[in-house]
Amino acid sequence: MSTIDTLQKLLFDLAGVLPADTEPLFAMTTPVSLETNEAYIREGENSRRLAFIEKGVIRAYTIKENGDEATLLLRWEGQFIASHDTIINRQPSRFIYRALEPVKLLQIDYGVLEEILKTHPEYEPLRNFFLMKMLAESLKMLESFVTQSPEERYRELLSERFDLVNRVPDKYIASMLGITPVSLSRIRKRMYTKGKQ
Amino acid sequence: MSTIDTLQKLLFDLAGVLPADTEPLFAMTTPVSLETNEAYIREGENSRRLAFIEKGVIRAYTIKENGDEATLLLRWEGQFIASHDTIINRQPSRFIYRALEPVKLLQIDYGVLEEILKTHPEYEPLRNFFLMKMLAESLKMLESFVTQSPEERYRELLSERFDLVNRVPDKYIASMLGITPVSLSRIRKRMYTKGKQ
DNA sequence: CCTTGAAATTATCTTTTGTTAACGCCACAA
DNA sequence: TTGTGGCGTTAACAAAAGATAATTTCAAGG
Repeated sequence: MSTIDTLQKLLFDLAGVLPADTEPLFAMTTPVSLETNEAYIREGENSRRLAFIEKGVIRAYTIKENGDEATLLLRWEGQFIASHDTIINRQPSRFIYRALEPVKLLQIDYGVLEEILKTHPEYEPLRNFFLMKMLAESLKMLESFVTQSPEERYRELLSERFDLVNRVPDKYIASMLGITPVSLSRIRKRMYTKGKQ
Repeated sequence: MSTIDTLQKLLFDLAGVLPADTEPLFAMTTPVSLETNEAYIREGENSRRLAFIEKGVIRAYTIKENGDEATLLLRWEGQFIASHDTIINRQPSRFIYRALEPVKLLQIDYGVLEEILKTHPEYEPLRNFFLMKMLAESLKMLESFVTQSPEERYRELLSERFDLVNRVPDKYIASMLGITPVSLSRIRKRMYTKGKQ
């Protein structure tokens, strides 16, 4: 199933919009391909990009004051990715979005989407869907930080997203868990030697 | 300015809706008062409550497997509070929402709001506003967990929300920072003795 | 005024993480 | 084949956090 098919089905399920009636929306979307390690959005950029990931993994990260990188989140196929600083706060992006693998996206500018929604309110449920999905995911990650230890967060990530953990270098996983790569390595050792898996 | 005035102004600023045209919306809202320590939403509850806080502080927390509480977030006047498990995921709330002070809310059921939005799409920007605001806040907290140490998160909380820190018992602040009350006490001591404030 | 209980601090000890550096592994290119 | 550089692991030590318990503080109720 193509990306547009997927999104058309989503729009039909959410709002009963027939695929034939989605032309005004998809006419304004652009397919984008990224090579491994290519930046999708750079720090300081003002583009208000919203995209649906067809294939590949994207990492959103920021550069800390001391120069180290901190990974905020990873997104992969079937998910939306959005430059939240520019879309929500209308400020230059403090984050960098970079492909960890070859990536295929279907992209729309958020400003353009807003214009379309003015004349086509029947697409509105799609916006709410992606906002709610991102909110749910953010709150889930936040919950894991206040309820779980780094080791528990890693175990959960392994059980829920084993495929992802195996596709992404450990140092980015560690950073997303809020710890250093050294510490993640120790956690792995504890898990696999003490057999408490 | 009353709560309804505040929200009417917000709706006008966001969408140009005149206060006189907001009656269908506010007719479905209910003022709610909570005493100190009163639960607004209990664990397992299915009500899809969305509220604007006029006065007071509400704490959202969950009970961990070991019986300890973990505070996910605090909300105070001028913010929205929502039972996110029930609204987004349509599952019984895993969180408890409890007043830390006497609280005044203006409440609407999310299902009712959705019905109103079907016939009054002009209110739609209000829903987007609260979703985006909650998303921005969640991402900001998430960012602090991957970029900052507990001490740095506490310092930032002090500088940005000093009033809040002084209104809320330390143990809840600690839990929201992802650490124990003992550890927060040590952080405070480090800060005020080593003078590195 | 005294009692009570919850919250915060302090102390002690254990565990985990951070920091820095060294080492081995491996893909990739010269 | 031989570097080369990035990544993960390991080591050694310092710093911070967790667990538990004792102590202090303080506000509320009797």
